[in-house]
Amino acid sequence: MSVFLEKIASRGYKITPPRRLILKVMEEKKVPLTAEDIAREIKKERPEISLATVYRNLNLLVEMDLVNKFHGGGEAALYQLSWEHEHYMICLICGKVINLTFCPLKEEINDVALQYDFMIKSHYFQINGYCGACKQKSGIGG
Amino acid sequence: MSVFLEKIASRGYKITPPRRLILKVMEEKKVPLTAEDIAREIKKERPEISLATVYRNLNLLVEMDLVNKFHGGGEAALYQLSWEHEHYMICLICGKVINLTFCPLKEEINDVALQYDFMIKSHYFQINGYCGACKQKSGIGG
DNA sequence: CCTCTAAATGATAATAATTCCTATTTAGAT
DNA sequence: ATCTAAATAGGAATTATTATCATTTAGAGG
Ligand SMILES: [Mn+2]
Ligand SMILES: [Mn+2]
Ligand SMILES: [Zn+2]
Ligand SMILES: [Zn+2]
Repeated sequence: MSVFLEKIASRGYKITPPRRLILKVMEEKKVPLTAEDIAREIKKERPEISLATVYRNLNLLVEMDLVNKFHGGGEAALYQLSWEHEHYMICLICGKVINLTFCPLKEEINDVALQYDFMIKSHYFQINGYCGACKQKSGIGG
Repeated sequence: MSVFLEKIASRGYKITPPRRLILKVMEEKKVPLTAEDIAREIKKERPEISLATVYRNLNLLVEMDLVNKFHGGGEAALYQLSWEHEHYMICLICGKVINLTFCPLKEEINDVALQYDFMIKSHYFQINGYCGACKQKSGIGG
């Protein structure tokens, strides 16, 4: 059983077909997906699963910190498994996501935290811009 | 005339009462605001200005890179003037904000952007944690 | 295995955020 | 002062997300 399903079970939540499928889809596609993306994919196997169930479960997964929720170019939120501490660059036009292989937060921040007696619990970083393809299409100077 | 209005004019856009007021509100309140926040404030002086106009102009300002758009905890997008390129640490309990005197984004990011032919347009950064006072009150290990 | 029940779901209504539409107004160029 | 493209007001439409509620079901306990 996947580590995600185990965590769900260990917290007393039930392992249901929608939950299995949502996690399967997110594991297979590695990129951030909207709730609709996930619902569309799931419906290929189980058309009766409703979008509301996808939203409900994504919210649960976010609350359990198993999934990260953030916004790219579009209006709909993006969801991605939080295997690890990750950061992205996001194209404001096509929504393409480039995962960073390192944390772009300067270590210097720890000095400031110490100085103010501030305990850093989490950080969120979002880098917006234009991917190569969209730059060309829209004639933005590169 | 404010630097924002000048930029608007220099690009051939007209300087209108809604545009003046939107910028005035954003300059006065320094914190990120939703479109509704801005509309509500503006309506105190000019009740006839419509929410749609606020959205239209915020989109224009974002496109012109004069305003940053991002999402916080809630559903609605947040908007903030981008002239003061600033970052904060925010206490999750009392909301205290500590301004950083430097940008905590590693310069290394530029190498990655170059590598992927990605043009960085803006970045949003939030550091959450507990301030000294709240740490003590709630007995969180420091 | 059965039974039972709280948890979860599906279908759909409701809400909230944002964009679209169109008749009317207006900023600013001439 | 005149003119016109740009901008606006007001409201409808569209999306994203959440709420409601009748029905189903996962999994605990016998
Ligand atoms: Mn990081
Ligand atoms: Mn910065
Ligand atoms: Zn792109
Ligand atoms: Zn605090």
